[in-house]
Amino acid sequence: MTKSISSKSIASIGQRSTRQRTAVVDSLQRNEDFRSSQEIHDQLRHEGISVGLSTVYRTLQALAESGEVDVIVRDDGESVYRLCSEHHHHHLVCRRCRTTVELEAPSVEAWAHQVAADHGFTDTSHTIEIWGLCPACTAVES
Amino acid sequence: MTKSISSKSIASIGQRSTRQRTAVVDSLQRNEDFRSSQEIHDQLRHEGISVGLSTVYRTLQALAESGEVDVIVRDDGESVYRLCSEHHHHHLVCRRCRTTVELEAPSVEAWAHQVAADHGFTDTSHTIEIWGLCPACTAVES
DNA sequence: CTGAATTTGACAATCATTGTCGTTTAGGCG
DNA sequence: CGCCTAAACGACAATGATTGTCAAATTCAG
Repeated sequence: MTKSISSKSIASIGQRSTRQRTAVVDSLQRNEDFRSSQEIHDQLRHEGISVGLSTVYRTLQALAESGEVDVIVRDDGESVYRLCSEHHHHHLVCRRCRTTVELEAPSVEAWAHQVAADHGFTDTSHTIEIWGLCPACTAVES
Repeated sequence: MTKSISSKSIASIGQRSTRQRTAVVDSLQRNEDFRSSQEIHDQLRHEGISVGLSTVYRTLQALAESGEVDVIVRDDGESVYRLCSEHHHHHLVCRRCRTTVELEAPSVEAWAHQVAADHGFTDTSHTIEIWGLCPACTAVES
């Protein structure tokens, strides 16, 4: 199954399957949390897999555009990525350790569309992120 | 009243009231929509008011920290600011012309806190932004 | 008015991201 | 198989927002 997700992901972002794209997708699959392009690049380096930084950026952007991965723009402006399931959802993220919980909120989805429509807005989308300290980090904060 | 908001805002971000801080706050008051530091800097320049770019950044950050202004990090990572009313709220923003509607959503607020609490998260906050095309821009998009 | 502490601003530095462009590679075809 | 060509790569430069630095200017209490 791992392999199938991999190939599906790669297939959706271009016509060719390359060593580099495979490596990036594999890296994403091994991580549950959000990672930046640079972090993924570093991880691959440490594993002895040489992939250009530009390529990591391009691959992640392509994956994001095709909807294969989630993107969150952090407060500091850095974009972080993570493989996601197919359905639309949001996140509860620990601002300290990055632990992430995927949330579904049909009622909030509906609210967002409704509010936008009420104001005459079209072609709407939304971003909803909840930040906090996860149980573990709450304990650590002495 | 305008003046009182001004002085209150300035008072809350440091001990001294300066020409530069006043200019930045005035600029914010004259705009309904979100502006980046650079845009505000440009606006002041065109009005013949000379304020260093660093100062604009510092002032806006201070205002944001003290809660006097709203900050949104756009998709491209640029931070944009706008004076906000006292209560917590969210935004419906036109992704083309930046027209902004302030939203209140007590039920969504409650949902966010509840969900976070359900997962054991503490010290929670959230960002909710709805993007779309406002009526005017919907019409323009030929 | 005066002096110390705050604030400013010109400029350099940082850092994520994007652009460039010559080189490499995937993969269809003969 | 090799060949060929478009797709993809990657080293590097360039961009652009933001942050750091530090001497000079300013604020304001006394």
